Formats: sequence, structure tokens, C-alpha cells
Amino acid sequence: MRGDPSVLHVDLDAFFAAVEQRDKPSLRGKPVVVGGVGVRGVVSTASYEARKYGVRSAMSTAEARSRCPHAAYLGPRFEVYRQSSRAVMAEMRALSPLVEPLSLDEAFIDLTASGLSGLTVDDVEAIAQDLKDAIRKVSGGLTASVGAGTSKLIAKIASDLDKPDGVVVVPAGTEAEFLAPMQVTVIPGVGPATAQRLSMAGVRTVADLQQLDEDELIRQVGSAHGSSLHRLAVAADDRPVVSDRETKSVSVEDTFETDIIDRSLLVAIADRMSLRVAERLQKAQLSGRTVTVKTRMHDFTTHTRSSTLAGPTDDSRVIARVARRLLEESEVGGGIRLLGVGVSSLADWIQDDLFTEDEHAEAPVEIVELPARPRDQLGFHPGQDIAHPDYGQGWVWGSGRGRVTVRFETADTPPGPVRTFAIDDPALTKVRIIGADADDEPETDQNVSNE
DNA sequence: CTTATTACCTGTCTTTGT
DNA sequence: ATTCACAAAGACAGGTAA
Repeated sequence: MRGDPSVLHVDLDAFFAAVEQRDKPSLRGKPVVVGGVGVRGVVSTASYEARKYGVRSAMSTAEARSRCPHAAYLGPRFEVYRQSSRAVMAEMRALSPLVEPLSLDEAFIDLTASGLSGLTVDDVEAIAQDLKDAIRKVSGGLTASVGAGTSKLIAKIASDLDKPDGVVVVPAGTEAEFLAPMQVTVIPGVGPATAQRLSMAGVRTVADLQQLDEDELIRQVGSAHGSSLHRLAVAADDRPVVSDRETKSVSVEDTFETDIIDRSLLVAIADRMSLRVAERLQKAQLSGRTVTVKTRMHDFTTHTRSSTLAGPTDDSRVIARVARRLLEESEVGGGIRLLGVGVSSLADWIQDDLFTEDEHAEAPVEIVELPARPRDQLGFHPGQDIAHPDYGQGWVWGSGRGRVTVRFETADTPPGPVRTFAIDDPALTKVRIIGADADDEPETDQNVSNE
């Protein structure tokens, strides 16, 4: 444990909403809600004006609309947020090289890494103010709240105490008494489930937690969580600030506007998701051995199915093939509201194909001319690639009753807009059918024989 | 009515090594 | 060749959290 409050936690205030207000002055001073705008959307960030009406992060957009109908409801613009985030993080790194981003709008900074030591509360307050000024300058006026203390735990809790635009520095040596009167839920890692279990043991505040016997705590919440909580309750926290943390999994998931029962449509979606996961793996120079398919049923129960390959891959065809099999093993029941594909057990080295040379051959692409006047159901299957002269590349989501529904995907807007065409639309002329998968990657169940 | 993404933990099996 | 014992490691599914 260090002797000065040299760990900072910086949290940009209502980040997504603040960026929108910055870029669109007419929104300033007004309630702004950023998040999913569809029927099943949820709120990512609400501006402080919207929070007055009880709009909160993670609330369904439907509920937000009923609480605050006159707010501006905006879909997220991640590229813009990423850009501002980068600029802000750069200011932090100018202050100290040891910066650990937690998300686009949050980071820890360890001031000792820049050679500072023996910092007083006043020193740190001045540093925090300077940082906030710098952030405001590079970001076009965004404000941040900063907490500082002798550990990540204290810094993180402190940054929450004077929002927005605040600075809270907790003097070294006062940590346990600082925490004691607070609810246990202020401790990161104590969510609803843990809070419930603790409350059954009569523990509501950190002071209660400080008095609870460690063995009893472990009985309630498990060994790993229990012993770490026992230490955090008395502010014993020596977790280092770590920059450049390694990615451990890459995944994509999508909640559908309406539940899907059609297995062939699910397969088509899983194929798309496998491709996106593979692209991201390749971009990050990663490959992984475990493929996971996640399904969320109409009743919100969630299931995962996973399979581990003999060696790591970043090949979309391999991922898609495993995902298909896992999907086949999954129940569809009364419909699926969410589907996801992920890859984990990552290796930072790319798979060397030792004996599978011809496998990178391009998948056969067949251009098929449609009949001039198709009637119903003319050879459209979910997953077919399709070209449209105005909208570009899309793929068939479904068809029937003289219409074809096509989903267009761009790198920017992954699920992409859905458009429906009459099946005899002259613009729908070319359908690309990507050939079925060919090659093989050995999976777990290979036969190994020993001498 | 209830997002998307990542990380980590736990209980239960299964595999591997000796 | 088969079995047992035992530990360590890995795989898998579900849960919790930010």
C-alpha cells in the first residue's frame, strides 16, 4: 500500500450524451438519451437533464420514453466517441505513462509511474484540476470527474462522489473510515446478487462487512470473491494499474426485433457473426481455440454451447462451421431473442497451417441470374448474398408472400438497416451464393494413439 | 419489459500424467 | 493389456459484474 493518493480514477460525465450535446448545440441543456432506439433498445447514457426524470443507464428505452417523452433519443455513434476517447486518454498518458482504460469513458492513472512521489492531497487536487482542464480543451468541452486515493478501490469510489465535474481526493490513512459508512454496493464487484446474499447475512454497509468473519463471508459468496471482499472492506487493495491488458475473448451478439424460430435464418446469422468475429481476430492478430454460441430464449434464459479446437484459428469458415454445429445442438424452443458467437482461449500467435495448404482457396462464388418474373419463394434462402445497385451488398434475411427482406451491413453499423423489396423488383437481379464450407480443422475429438 | 462486450468465478466432469 | 489411485489440468455450462 502506497503512502500517497497517487492512483487516479477518471470518469467522463455522461460521456455519450455529452458528445452529442457538444456536436449538436441545440441539444445543450436538454434531456438527451443515447442508446438502442429499437423496440428492444436500452439506454447507454442519459444526460443529466434526462436523469432528472429518472432515466438511467441500462433502463429499457421504452421505459425511458415513458419517463421522459420529450428527450432526444439518439443511436450511439461509436466512432465519434472512440475519437474523443483517444484524445482524452492521450492527455492522461501525458500526465503519466501508466494508464489503464476500463472503457471509452473511464481509466485509472498511476502517478508514481511518472516519478511523482510524496504527493499531498493538495498536490493531487491540483494535478486533477489541470487534467480536467486539459481534457476539456482537447475534447471540445467535455467534463470529467476524478477520484484519487492510495488504491484503485478508493480512487474508483471517490470519483463517483462529486459528479459531475468534481474532484475527490481521499487522504492516505483514512481509507477504512472513508468506506465504513457506505453501502456494500459501492464496492466494484458487489452487484445485485452479492448484495442480496450479504444482506441475508445482515451485511448492508462496509462497516458490517469489516466486522464479518472471513470464513463466514467465504461461505456466503465463494472463496475467491469472499477473500478479496474481506480485504477490500478494510481498503487493503494492492492491485496494480496495468496498461495494455491482453484481450481474452472476442465476441459478437445481436438481439432481434422479434424472436426467431427459423433455424436456417439462425444459421445464416451465425455465419455472419462468425465472419465478423474472424475479421476482428485477424485485425488484432489473434486466434483462439474455443468457439462459443450463446442463445437467449424468449423467456430470457441464456444458454451457451462451446467447443474447443485442437489448435487456434482465425478462419471465419472454421468458426462458422463449429458455430453451426453448436447451434444445431441448441434448443430453439419458442424462439430465440439473442444469438451470439465468440472465440476465446486466445493465443497471440497466428495459427501456422502445417499441413493444410490449399485451404485458403477462395470459397466458390456463383452468380445466378434470377428468373425475370419470379413469383413466390423463388430460391431465396436466408444467408444468400445479394447485390443491390442503390444499397450495395446485403444478404437475405427472409422471404415470402412476394417480398424479400434484405439486411445491409456496413462496417459502421453492424446489424445494418433492413429493407424489404418486392420480389419482382428489377433491381434485384443478382444473387451470390457463397459455396458451402469445404475444409477441415481437427477438433477436440481426434484420435490420439500412443505407443 | 430487460443491450453489447469482456472478464472472471464456480461446480461438475473429463482428460492426462504418473 | 487392464485396473486403481490421485493430482493437476482442461473443458464446459452457468452466473455475476462492469
